[in-house]
Amino acid sequence: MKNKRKTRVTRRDVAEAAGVSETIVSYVMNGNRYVKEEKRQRVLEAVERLNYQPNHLARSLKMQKSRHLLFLTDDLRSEHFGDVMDAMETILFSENYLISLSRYRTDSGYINDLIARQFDGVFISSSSLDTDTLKQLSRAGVATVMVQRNSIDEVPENCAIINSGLYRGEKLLLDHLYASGCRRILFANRSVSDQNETFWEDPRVTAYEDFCREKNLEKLIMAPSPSDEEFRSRLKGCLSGKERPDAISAFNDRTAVEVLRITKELGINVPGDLAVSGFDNTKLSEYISPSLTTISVDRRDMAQKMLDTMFELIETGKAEDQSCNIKLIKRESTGI
Amino acid sequence: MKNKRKTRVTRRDVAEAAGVSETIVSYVMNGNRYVKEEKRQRVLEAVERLNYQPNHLARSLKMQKSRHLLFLTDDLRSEHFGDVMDAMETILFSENYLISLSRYRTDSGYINDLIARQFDGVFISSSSLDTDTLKQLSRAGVATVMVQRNSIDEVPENCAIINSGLYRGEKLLLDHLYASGCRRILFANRSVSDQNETFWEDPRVTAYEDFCREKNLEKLIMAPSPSDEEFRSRLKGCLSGKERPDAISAFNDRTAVEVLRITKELGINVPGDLAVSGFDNTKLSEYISPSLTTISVDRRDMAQKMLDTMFELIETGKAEDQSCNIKLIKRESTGI
DNA sequence: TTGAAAGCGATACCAA
DNA sequence: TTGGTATCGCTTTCAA
Repeated sequence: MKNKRKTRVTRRDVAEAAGVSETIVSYVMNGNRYVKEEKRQRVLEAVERLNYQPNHLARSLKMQKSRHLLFLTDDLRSEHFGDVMDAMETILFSENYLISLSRYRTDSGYINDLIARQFDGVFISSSSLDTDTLKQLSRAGVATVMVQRNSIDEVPENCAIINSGLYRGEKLLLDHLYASGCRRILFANRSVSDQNETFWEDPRVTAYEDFCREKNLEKLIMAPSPSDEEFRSRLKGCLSGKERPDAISAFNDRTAVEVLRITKELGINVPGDLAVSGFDNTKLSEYISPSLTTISVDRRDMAQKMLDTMFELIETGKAEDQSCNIKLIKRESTGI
Repeated sequence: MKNKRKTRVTRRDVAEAAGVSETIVSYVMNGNRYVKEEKRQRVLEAVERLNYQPNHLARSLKMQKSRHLLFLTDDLRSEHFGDVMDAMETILFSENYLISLSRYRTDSGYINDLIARQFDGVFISSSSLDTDTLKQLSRAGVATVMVQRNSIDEVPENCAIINSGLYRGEKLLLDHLYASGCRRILFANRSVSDQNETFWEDPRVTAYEDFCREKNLEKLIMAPSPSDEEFRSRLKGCLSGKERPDAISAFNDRTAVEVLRITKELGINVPGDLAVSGFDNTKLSEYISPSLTTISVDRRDMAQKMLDTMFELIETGKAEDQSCNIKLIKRESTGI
């Protein structure tokens, strides 16, 4: 009873209908061989009438090329991801590529499943990416473009990096805070549910540490909290203490917004008593009051670079690493 | 030089390495035939050593089943889409399915390209979905689950609908506004860039019209604006007029936020002089001031229903239509 | 110009 | 229990 796929029209059907050989149909479809005009017309007519579409699976199998990419990320729900995906999709569509997405999982069985799917390339934007995964993909001949890591020990064959500017961005923020007179700057890490992640390698933290060293400031780092509650209570602790910070550089906008909430509860004036900065330039950062100073990554630019790099990798097996355009967005939360 | 795919390990390699026939390898991999324990071990060992993964493309071609779904939507960037995708991905992962995404395009050539990719099923969440597309997919035997439309003239074979509750949601909002004493309620449609869309079929508008008829209220509908600027100027017109509305039910949160901005500019007090409601329960609606009364759709629930329906469609070719859970979220913008 | 035939990498029937 | 073989639908070489 399952007639689901019985309706599928194949090249054979077209050949029959047009009274030509199957090969001719392929030639006409691909336009790579000269076919006598009359036959070509018969084929085209049959294609139209039967609504024939060459089976992409069969073609991919034969060609060893699927025109299918995969985007792996920690957070499918972020504005950032959505914007990048959106920009990529537009380009990919015009290039006849398809893109799938999945949450990144550190599990070698999972990576093998992915390899089995025969993607031409994989994007990975994750803070918990490990070298083994990269090697695994490289060994399987899958082009891999990584985003968001500043550097990696050894970049395998068939692999390239897009530097998303986390390090540079954090530096811009800190410079700005410093220039505004802040000297006790707290770096507030986020609250997290997923304990897989290797936070301390985050370039933002590195940038913060480097900055403190340079300017000879005291390092005030709030470690990642296991829960929102924990985060709130820790932060309240920091802000109620004697020597409280005069600025908080938050891990991202989401975290910064939490900070703002708590300052409101505690009656601390922002930016009067405390400057606050975020990271990501989410919509929220613009609409919240006080509006949030933050770093914006040019997401279209990033998407473009990710794809350029990917295509180059697929073509040639090699590609230069790239860096994304970022911008400091000054708003109310750090004093005009 | 392109050794990209030379590294690919096939069943043949495993068979050779294990000293068995290719068929045996398949039997071991699929566990669907008894194989002498000793051979099985040899095969497993070879699989491990060579890091063999059955080629999913070949398998799909043979099985006429790709375990690959597609999500088509108007807006890849919305919070709603991200959340639904996220929830779906978790379930799909455990079922060994893959999902791709693409912006919905009304172009029969595009749909044909999609059909060529041999998806087992397609989700469509678009306000501009037309019956022809549906027929096309149905004819090709692709299971199709539609979201967001209240109803459609004729639902083809192999197709089901998830009612996202737009109509019910708008009614809840209007009831709430009415109960708060509002009698001149303006429905403010959004500003749009994509002129493809068939706005007037939006269930929110229908709900609004029905409501006005029921309560015998004057219909005040602001048509979709071609640009943000146009939207702002039209709205200012409405709010500066003599008989200005006492409530605005906006198309969605994004639109409502624009409304709030303009009220601020004009010095109109919300909710004192004017009640405002949104739709979607975005993060913004919670954090903005005044916080926004809105409708929340349970996105996990929606994802679950979409998948249940899809799987049933794929299995049996039929599935019941379903409705999503929605909730009225009362916040400051409509008075406490 | 054309078409038969050899794959691409799997599944599963049918004999042995 | 096993393995040869036909098949899934397509691309492309090679000979006619």
